Amino acid sequence: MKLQQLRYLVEVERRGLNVSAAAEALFTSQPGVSKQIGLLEEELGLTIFERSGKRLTAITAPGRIVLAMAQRMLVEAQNMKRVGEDFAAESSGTLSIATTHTQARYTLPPVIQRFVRRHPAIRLHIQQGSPLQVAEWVMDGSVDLGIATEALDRYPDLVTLPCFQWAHKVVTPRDHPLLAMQPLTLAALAGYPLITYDATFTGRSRIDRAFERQNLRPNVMLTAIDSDVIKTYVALGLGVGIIAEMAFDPARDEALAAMPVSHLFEGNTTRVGFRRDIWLRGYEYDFMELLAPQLTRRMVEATLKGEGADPGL
Amino acid sequence: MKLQQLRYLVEVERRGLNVSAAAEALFTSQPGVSKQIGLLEEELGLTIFERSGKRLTAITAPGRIVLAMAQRMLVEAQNMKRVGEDFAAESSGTLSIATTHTQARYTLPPVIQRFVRRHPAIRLHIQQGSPLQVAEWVMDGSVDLGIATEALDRYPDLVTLPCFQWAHKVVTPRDHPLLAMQPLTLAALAGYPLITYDATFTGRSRIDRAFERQNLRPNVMLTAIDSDVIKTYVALGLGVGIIAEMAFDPARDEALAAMPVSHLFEGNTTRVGFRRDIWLRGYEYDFMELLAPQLTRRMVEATLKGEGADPGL
DNA sequence: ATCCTTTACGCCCCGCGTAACCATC
DNA sequence: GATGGTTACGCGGGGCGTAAAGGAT
Repeated sequence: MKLQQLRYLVEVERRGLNVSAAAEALFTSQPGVSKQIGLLEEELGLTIFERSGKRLTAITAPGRIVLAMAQRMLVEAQNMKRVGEDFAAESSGTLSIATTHTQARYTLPPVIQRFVRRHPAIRLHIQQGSPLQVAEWVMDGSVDLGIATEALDRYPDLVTLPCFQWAHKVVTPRDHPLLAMQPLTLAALAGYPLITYDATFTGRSRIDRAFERQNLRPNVMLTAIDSDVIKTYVALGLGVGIIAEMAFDPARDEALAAMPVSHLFEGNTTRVGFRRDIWLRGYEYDFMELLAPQLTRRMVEATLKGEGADPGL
Repeated sequence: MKLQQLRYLVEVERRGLNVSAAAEALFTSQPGVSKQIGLLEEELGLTIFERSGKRLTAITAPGRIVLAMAQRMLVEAQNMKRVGEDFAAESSGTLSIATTHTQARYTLPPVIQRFVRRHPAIRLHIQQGSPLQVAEWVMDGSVDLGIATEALDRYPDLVTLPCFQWAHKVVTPRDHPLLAMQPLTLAALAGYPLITYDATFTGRSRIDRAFERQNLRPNVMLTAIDSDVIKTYVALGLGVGIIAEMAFDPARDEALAAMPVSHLFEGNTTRVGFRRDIWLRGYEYDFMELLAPQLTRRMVEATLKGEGADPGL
C-alpha cells in the first residue's frame, strides 16, 4: 500500500469515478492511476469500485470504508507536512482563508495588515464565496480557515469558534424620511423597497426572521452578496439598505446616513471554522488571535481538546 | 513521504532509538533505515531525533508530534488491510488473543471450539501473560483482543466490554475441617495457609481487599498464576486454595472439595478489550459474541460510536 | 463513433543491500 | 576496541509514461 495509491483513490472518487479527470488533476497519466488502483484493490483483496465492463459505476460497501480511511490517512500526512513547516521555519507557508465579501472587505483588511507585518513570508490566499461555499471549501481541505456568519456551525466535522458579534444597520440617502423616525420600526421599514444581502449571506437569515415574526412582507427589491453594491444602489435612491454595521464608514460613505437597528434584528456572530482533524500551524493560531483577541492559542487548543469527540465513520 | 519511512520511524522509537535493532526487527538493512529517516526529516524540514555525533539520543518536540501522527497512519493502514481480509474472504486471517491462564484454560476452550467450527480457516493465536502484559500487548498492537479480569479498564485508549461475572471458590482436600463450617468466614480462612493467585492476577485484588477490610492478615503461603498449580498444591495438603469458580471441575478435581465464597469476596468481571482505533474484523465480532452472548455486533458497534471520544494528541 | 478504461511495454528513478568509513562509549 | 550510524555505490523492482486495444454508451 502506497500513499500515492490512496491519493489516486480519493481523487477518483472526488471526480465522480472518472479516472481520466483524476489523473489530470494529479498531473499524471491515466493508465498509471488505473493501474495503481487496481493494485491497491488486489493488495486489499477487495473491489473498491463497481465496474460495468470497463467503466467505474459505483463504490462498493467496503470501498466506502477504505475511502474514508484513505482520506483520514491523507489528512494526517498533510498534517505531518504542516508540522514541518510550522516548526522548521515559521517563515514560509501559505495561509488560505475562505470568507464572504463583507468580511473580506471590512473585517479582514486590518487583520491581514497586522498579520502580514508579523509574518512577511507567509503567502496569503483569500477565497471569496457564499457561506455554504466557505464551509464546503473548509471541509474538502481547499482552504485552512473559513470565516462566515452563517452556515459554518452546521458542519459537525468543523470546529467553529465565535470571533465577534455585530448588528445590522439601515442605510439611506441623507435626506430620507426614515431618518426622522424615532425609533425606527420594522413596519416602517417594510413600507420602503429594501436592498440587502443575498438569501444565504451575512446575517440575512436574521433579517428575514425579524420580519416574519411580525408577519410583515418586506419588499426586498434587490439583493447582493456585496455591501458595496447595496450601498451604491441605496445612494442612487433605489431603496433602503440593510447592511452589516462594519460595512458602513461615515467618512467614505458620506452620501449615506446610517441608523442603528439592533433593536429590530437579532445580533449576529461571525465565526471562524476549520476541520477538526487538521494541524493548525503557529501562524494560523496567530491569525485567529489577530482576528479575535479572545482566540488565544491556549483557548483554541483547549476547545479542540474539549470537543475531542470524533464522530468517525 | 512513504509509509515505509513511517514504519522505520516508529520502529526506531520502539527500539529505544536504536536504528540497528529496528532494521533487524523489520528484516531490512540498517543503512536503509537510517537513510529513509534522514530523507523523511529532510522532506518535513525538521529533525525528529536529536543526535550526539552519530548516535540518536532523544526525540525532539516536533518529532514527538510526527511520531504520534505516524503511528495513527500506520494503524489506519493496518485497518485498511483488515477491511480487506474482512470483506474479501471472511475465511482467511488471524485472530490473536492475549489472556491470562485462567481464561485460556477454563473459559476459552469451549468458545474457541465453537469459533473454530464456524471459522475453520482463521488461524488462532493465544498469548498468555499477566493482565498488565495483556493490556500492553493490546495497546501496542501485537494482539487484537485482550481478555482479563484486571487492569484492562485502566487504559483509556482501550475499549473494554464486560463479558461475564464470576466468583471465587475455596478448594480444600476432601477431608478438610473447613468443610464442616457453615457459613465459612474470612477469619476461619485466615487461620489456614492459603494458596492463591499471584499479586496481579485473576481477581487477586478482590481477595486482598476482603481480608484488609476485616483487618485480617491471611497467611498466603504460595501464589501462582495458574489455577492448576494451585489445585495441585491444595491436593498435596499444603493449604487452602482460593481460585476462580470456573477453574473447579468436580469431575476432574475429585481429590478436592469446593465451597462457594461469594459472600466473602466481591464479584469479578472479566472483560474483553481492544484498541479503540483498530478495525474489528467480522470474525472478531463473532468471537466476542461467542465469548459473551450479550456482546452482539450491534451492541459493540453502538458502544464504539458512543465512546467516540478520541483523546488524540 | 466516441469516450474511457485496461493491457502492454520500456525507461528510469529509487529503495535496498553490501561495503567501507567514522563517531561515541 | 566495540557498538552503532552515516556515506558510497551498484543492482533490481516498480512506478510512470507512451502506445494500442477493448468495452460502453
